[in-house]
Amino acid sequence: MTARSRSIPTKRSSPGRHGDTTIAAGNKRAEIFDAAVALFLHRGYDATSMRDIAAAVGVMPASIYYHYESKEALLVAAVADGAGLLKASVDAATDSELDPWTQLERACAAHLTTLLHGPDVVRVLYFELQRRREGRVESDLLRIRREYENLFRDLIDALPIGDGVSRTHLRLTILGAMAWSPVWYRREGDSPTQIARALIALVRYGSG
Amino acid sequence: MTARSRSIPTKRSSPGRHGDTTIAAGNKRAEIFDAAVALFLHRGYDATSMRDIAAAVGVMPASIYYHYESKEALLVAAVADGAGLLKASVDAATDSELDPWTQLERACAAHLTTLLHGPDVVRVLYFELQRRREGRVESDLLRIRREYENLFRDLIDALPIGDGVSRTHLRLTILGAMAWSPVWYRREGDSPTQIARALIALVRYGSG
Amino acid sequence: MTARSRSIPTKRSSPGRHGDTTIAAGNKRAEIFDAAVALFLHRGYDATSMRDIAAAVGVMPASIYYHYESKEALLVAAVADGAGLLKASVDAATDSELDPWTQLERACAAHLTTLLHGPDVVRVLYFELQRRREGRVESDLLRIRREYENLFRDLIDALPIGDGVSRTHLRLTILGAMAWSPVWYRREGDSPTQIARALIALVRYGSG
Amino acid sequence: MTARSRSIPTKRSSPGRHGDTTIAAGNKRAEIFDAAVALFLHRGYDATSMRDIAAAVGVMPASIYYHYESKEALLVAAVADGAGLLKASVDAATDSELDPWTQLERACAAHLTTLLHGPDVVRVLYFELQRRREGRVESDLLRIRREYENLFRDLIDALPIGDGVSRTHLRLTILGAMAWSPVWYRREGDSPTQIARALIALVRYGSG
DNA sequence: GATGAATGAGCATTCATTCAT
DNA sequence: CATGAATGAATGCTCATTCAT
Repeated sequence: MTARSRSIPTKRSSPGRHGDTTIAAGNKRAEIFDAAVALFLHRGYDATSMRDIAAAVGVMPASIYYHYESKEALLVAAVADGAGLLKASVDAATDSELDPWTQLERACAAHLTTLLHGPDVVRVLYFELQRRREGRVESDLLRIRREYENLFRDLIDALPIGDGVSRTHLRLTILGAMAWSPVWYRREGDSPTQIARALIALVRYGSG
Repeated sequence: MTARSRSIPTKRSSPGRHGDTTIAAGNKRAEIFDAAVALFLHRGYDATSMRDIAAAVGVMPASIYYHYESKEALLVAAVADGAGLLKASVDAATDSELDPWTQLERACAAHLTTLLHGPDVVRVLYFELQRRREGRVESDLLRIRREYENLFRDLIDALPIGDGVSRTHLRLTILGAMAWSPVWYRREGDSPTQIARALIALVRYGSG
Repeated sequence: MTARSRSIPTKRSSPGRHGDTTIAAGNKRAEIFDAAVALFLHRGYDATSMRDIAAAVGVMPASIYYHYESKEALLVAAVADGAGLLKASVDAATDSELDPWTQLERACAAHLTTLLHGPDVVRVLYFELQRRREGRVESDLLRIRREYENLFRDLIDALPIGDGVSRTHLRLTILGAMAWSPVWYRREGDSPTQIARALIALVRYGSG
Repeated sequence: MTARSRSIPTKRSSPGRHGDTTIAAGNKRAEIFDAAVALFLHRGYDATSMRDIAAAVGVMPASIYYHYESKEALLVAAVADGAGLLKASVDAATDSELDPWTQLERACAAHLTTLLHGPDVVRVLYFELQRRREGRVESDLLRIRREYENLFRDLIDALPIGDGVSRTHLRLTILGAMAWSPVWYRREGDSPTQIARALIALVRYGSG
């Protein structure tokens, strides 16, 4: 609903920036992107047809192909866009912080906020991240997941933790808890930031 | 109606040894089920066609309809079967245990063992659990998830934990970490039981 | 119009031979083949759609795919069928003859008769033989042309001809004259056999 | 309307040197024409898309429509151009010659040289000459073929030939042999002029 | 001159499903 | 039990073409 499509244009250059203030042109491309993302999220990529997307935008199916070269290109664009948003938010949150636990908590808060309150495209990324695909999409998804893995790996490596604790399991737990959150999360409960704080407190201090 | 064929093998085989005593009967039905499950897992439900399943079994597509009413019926059967296996393994592990933390750890170990080392059908359940569907499947999936939620809710409610700790977040973290594990898990690393022990230790004692 | 489809079945075995007397089953497959051939001939392969073929037979487009796996498979079948007919007729004509010139004339007469009065499928072969294609069809067409080339090469090699005469040019001339005949031939004029006789007389004795 | 660009090159190049004196003008039009001709020849008219042509020239598909009214117009232009080249070369060769056989041989040599060594456009004409079309193109092709028929008919009518020889078959043989030559011709073998000489010798003196 | 954007018809093909045999 | 044969709807995509700019 909120976010505009900030994917890197597939064809020429970006016709009309659609970032902050300018809205102008590049309209249809962004509309198509947004509609595709919404449908990918709610029905899944495979269950979404190009006709569905076209109908949602109010154009003929053929028109989509002027803006995106294939259905898979739309998914790749979505995945890249979602990954970009996620990375940007975590990067912004961890910039110059000092205390490792605080830094990790902020990273998690940023991640969860973007994931749970960000635009649909972020969740598309997360859902599609789990299904094995082929070709371009598969490698894109793998790369993105690995980048993410490493990002949190570094943050966790910096943590001063007890001898008997496995950093790998710590990372697995944190990432798993966050990854699963879109499945359980309801807007009425705790905020993403609160969830992050509780999660970090839990794995830091325990509950016993 | 209830799905047969809970054989462990990932690929094909297991002709017979379904249900209780019968060996020969229900052979084709089980083969079809197994093939469907394997394909659902590796390609996803939507990307799997009845032709694919038929070809994997070596029958004509029409023949599947003698055994299963529809493609969705195959998914429902798979989901029910996977949930049954999961529930049975957790039930067996928690049966008469006393210490709440040990009980929870055993439940998690059982859950992870079944999820990570059990038959494909268990993982199908887990992957399909995350995608919104319609009709019969959707309600089945919802019910299964809720049952599971409650199972662990009870185990966690029995835990003697500190005042400042949210049981909800504790549950969310544990379930999330476990749910995400099929995505990261590699057979060469720690065993499901070791993962469960580390997970419980982490959320019980923390790592700081 | 006349000939039935005698192409090698694509799927299982031939359901109901349709050669001489038996007509019985295998009906639709043959109907589809004949319709495709007629359309390929009159409009060209590229300009013929599967919908056209389906409409001509009176089935749904999808039904064609039960009998032939693709449009190209239909072309391959046609090409193979046409080549078979052509080869069979020339083989039958040249069987045990002795005089080389007579033998060549009979081969030409057989070739022209089949080409000009035979079923559509023969002419499909000839027209498609001239257009470069890709994949399976291309290699099939090349092989067929080469077989033909060799067939006439042998017949011409056996000819007792003058020193100054190039067998290559002789072959080129004969094959070219025959290949071009569908373009000019009108049923009201000379018969294929007469054309063959005139052609051989021309290249044997000249006209000067 | 009349087609430009009769440059020899097969691929691209030849910017300028169209028509008579002008160099710069009609550039894009000629480029489009050349690209279309090359594609028509190698893939066939039906299998060539306006996008293909546009991409080959480096313009947008819409731009073609500024220069040519339609795809068919491009074919008509090609056909007319090819016919013009062919006619011009034969006309030039037969101008003031006296001996009928020599005259015919020169006509054939000119025809074959233009057909086999001339620009792509000539061969496009020949290939498309064999496929029945509709509307404008069809009548153009018919007219061209008839003109050609008559040209050689006159040359052959002038020949002093024996009583038992059919002029029709003689013409059919000569035209057929020449028409088929693009299918067999390889640059490494005999030249078009040598082929013409051999062909005429063959039909004049025979080979027996 | 050229093109960005769109169109509507059409493409080959695949889908889950049905049903008489 | 199984299938040969078919279906009708839907699939992703390409087509030649148009037109305002």
